[in-house]
Amino acid sequence: MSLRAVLLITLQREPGTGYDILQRFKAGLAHVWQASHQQLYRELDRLRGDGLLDCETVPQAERPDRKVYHLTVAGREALDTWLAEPLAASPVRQPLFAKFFAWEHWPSNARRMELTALHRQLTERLATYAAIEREWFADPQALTSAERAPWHTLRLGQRLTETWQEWIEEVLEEGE
Amino acid sequence: MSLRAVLLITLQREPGTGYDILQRFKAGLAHVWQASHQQLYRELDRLRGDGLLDCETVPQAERPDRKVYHLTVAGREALDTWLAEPLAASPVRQPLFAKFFAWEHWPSNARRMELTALHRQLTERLATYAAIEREWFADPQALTSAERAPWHTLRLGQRLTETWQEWIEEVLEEGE
DNA sequence: TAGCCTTATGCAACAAGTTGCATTTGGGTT
DNA sequence: AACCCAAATGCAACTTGTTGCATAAGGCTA
Repeated sequence: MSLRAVLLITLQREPGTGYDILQRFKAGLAHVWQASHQQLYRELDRLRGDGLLDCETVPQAERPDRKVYHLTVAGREALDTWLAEPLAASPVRQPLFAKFFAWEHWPSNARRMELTALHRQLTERLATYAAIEREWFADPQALTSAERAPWHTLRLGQRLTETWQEWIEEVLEEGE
Repeated sequence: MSLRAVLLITLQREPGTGYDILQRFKAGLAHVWQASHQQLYRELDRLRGDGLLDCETVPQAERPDRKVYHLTVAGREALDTWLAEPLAASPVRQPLFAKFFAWEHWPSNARRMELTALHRQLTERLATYAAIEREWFADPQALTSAERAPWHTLRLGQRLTETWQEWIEEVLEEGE
């Protein structure tokens, strides 16, 4: 399961709480991973149960305690193992494509609305990418290769999004 | 849940058994949906329980009976409802991207192997797309718009795959 | 002052997807 | 003769992800 590995990576970069990780997912990691807080808290607890993480409880005045997680040696080893072996191919699931196979039953106004709404969402996504790029990768050549690596993922995200948008435009133009 | 809708669409196009659908998924629908036979059989049974499908059991000499499913009126209505409402955005999960965030712990030979293997898989995928295109969409302009619609999904699949490949090449060139 | 947002965590129930195993017969391979 | 593959279906147990709800305090807004 990749969520575990993603948690190990984010905590290896910097220890933090479930809430912290959720914020990172929402901000700079939005094109990498998304998960609900329930999933995070449950999985962090399991990782601790399996000895891959450990946590220190930091009491706070008038607020719930913060549980700051960090990797154990076993966690670090598990991460290395995961990195060394190639990922399994993820199954294809494209519900939007399925609609194209029911073209004659898909009302054309619903179609137009759905595609334009998606196009708009993709534009917002590109704006988010641009903001992240400005903030973190203003001058990629000035960074070390490890620092620059995440920038590659951002660039692919951008290009895939653009490819989607161009396709939507073509489909909309063809109309019917 | 989209699997239900995908089943309704495929059976609306032509009634069939779980096994039939599995073959369709493996062949022309591979870039749209993938599911295991267990998932299909269970879901078909549930759809029948919910009154969206009905089936005729066709006994076969010396083989398990074939259960040929087809849509009921309720199934047709459920499909129309699903088509009319826009899809929810699917959560982002890119485990490969996560590895880029652990660049310094990702052994460079493992990295090269993983990326080249992925590139090869994408080449195979493109070959599959080309084969489907030759067989079904030799002359897209000669088809009705409903017949041509699935061709769009194939074209986006191709372009996304090409975008991925170009990106992999760039990352590999940049090297360590 | 009533209601929502943020911080911070969690349980319980459910839905979706995976993995392992099982059946039955004919055909092809080693 | 022994083994695997294809056709065709299914159960059981498990993992992963979603949804709904709950707590608790302070700050902001209508």
